[in-house]
Amino acid sequence: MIPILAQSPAPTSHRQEMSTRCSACSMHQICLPTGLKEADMDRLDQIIGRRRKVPRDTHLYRVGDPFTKLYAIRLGHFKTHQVNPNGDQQVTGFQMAGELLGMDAISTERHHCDAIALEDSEVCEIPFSRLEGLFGEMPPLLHHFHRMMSQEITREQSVMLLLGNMRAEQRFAAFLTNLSSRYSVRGYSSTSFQLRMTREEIGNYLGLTIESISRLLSKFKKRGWIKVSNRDLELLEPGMLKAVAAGTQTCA
Amino acid sequence: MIPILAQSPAPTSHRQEMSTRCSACSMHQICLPTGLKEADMDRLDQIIGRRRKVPRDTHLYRVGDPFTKLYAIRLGHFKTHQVNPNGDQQVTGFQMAGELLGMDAISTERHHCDAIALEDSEVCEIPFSRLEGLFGEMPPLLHHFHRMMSQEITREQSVMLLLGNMRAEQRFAAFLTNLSSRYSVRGYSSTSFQLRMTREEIGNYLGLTIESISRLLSKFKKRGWIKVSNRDLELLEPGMLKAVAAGTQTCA
DNA sequence: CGCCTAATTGACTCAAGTCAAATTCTGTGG
DNA sequence: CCACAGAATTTGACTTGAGTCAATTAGGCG
Repeated sequence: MIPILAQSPAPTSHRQEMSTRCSACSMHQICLPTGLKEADMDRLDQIIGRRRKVPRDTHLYRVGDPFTKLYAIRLGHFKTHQVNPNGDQQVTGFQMAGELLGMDAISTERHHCDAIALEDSEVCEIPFSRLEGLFGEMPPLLHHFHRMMSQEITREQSVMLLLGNMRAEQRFAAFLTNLSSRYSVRGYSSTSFQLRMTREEIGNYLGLTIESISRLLSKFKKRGWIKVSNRDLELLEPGMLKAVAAGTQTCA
Repeated sequence: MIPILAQSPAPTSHRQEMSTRCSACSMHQICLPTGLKEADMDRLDQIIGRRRKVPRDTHLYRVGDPFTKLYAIRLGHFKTHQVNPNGDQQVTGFQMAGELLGMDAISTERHHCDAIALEDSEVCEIPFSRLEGLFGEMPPLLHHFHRMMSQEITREQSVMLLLGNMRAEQRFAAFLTNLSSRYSVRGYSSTSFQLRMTREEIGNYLGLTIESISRLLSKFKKRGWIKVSNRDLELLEPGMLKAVAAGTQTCA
């Protein structure tokens, strides 16, 4: 299953095919530190176990699964959700290409949430102990990893702000604005994209019901701020949405 | 300001006084990895800049401050809160001795929240770049650090679950239960402790108003589950509180 | 003792939830 | 290509849990 997992480095000529090398990945600017040396890139390629396809609606991992690997999303979208003892669940995030999954499992060596592909996706499996092994010799890689964990902490804090303080309309505007900027960073349109998740998943993430999401979509549409057709979304007034998210504008 | 910051290791006889060494700190079991060698402990002591006292109601850092250090709480309690552009704030956590503050600032090298002492407190300042320098040579320390960051991610995810899914009564029960278990880990009573924060801060953290917190306290008191007198709290029925938090029990 | 802030309690309101029904999509098989 | 079943979404009518506003009460401290 695992291709070239050289304990001793494989000769250059035998290394993995172009399409699966970090240096050839369109996401390496987000996923990896800038200015990593060619040789270091190769060493990284060597510890990456394999590229795994994850079909739509399939689990990448589940609560309680033992943790051994992190996953870098090469392609596609995921959601993560927590399940409480009582059985009800909370979507804790939507992840897209270039983002890292599984960091919450490091502390207990068990996954704390389920990760599910929202569409046919592909991830790189990164055995964590081997990655930690590299850190000692590649400080920029370590620093980048810390930045990614830190970023996840920051992201979650802003969700806490959203869930704890904002009204429905603000939450949803913040959600759209957030997606917009993430697509923009990835070189996609910031004003026109597809929602990869159902209304129900959005609602769950934002602490609202599916009906509320539906009503908000209608309201924003009526105001002329967005154009919606099923999962296709166009932001006609991104500035307004930002203002609503910031709380400096309402839509009454 | 900075005491012994030996570039070359200081001779053993000159090292910091006992009371400020990691090995002598009552929190080192929580703060540091278990089984760190004596020599490694010494090297750690040498990079710790100083122990700083933080008087009650005083900022340890503010949003936007440049990030250079992490802070390990030696003594006391803190709260962190986010402030959104509009000015309203969300308490994102209450931290106690042995916990680490500032990890959210690594990604941008600026703090993303305010950290404020809830009582007269004391922290160890840990220059982050020096800490990263040690990681290469002390893998267990690195691993422990990753566990602490990961734990913070997990903690925030459960707050998301709380804010997104739970009713007021569940949230508050979960909050009390959480404090209880954290005191327990630190060797304090799990059923009798002081609330170091105001009702208002609790409410803000839980996405509720001060009035709701007050009503919940009264309700739990009437049920005979707790005893309250100002900030002093006693959990008479921790099992009930856990059940309410889990959603398997209501208090109607 | 008296001032100021924190907390409690009650009465009323409202934003978002619940329930229900209608409509639109999606995918599958004939 | 069309019909149809099941799922997802939208919309409306009504309910409710928690918020708001206001008035007390209790504590902390100079």
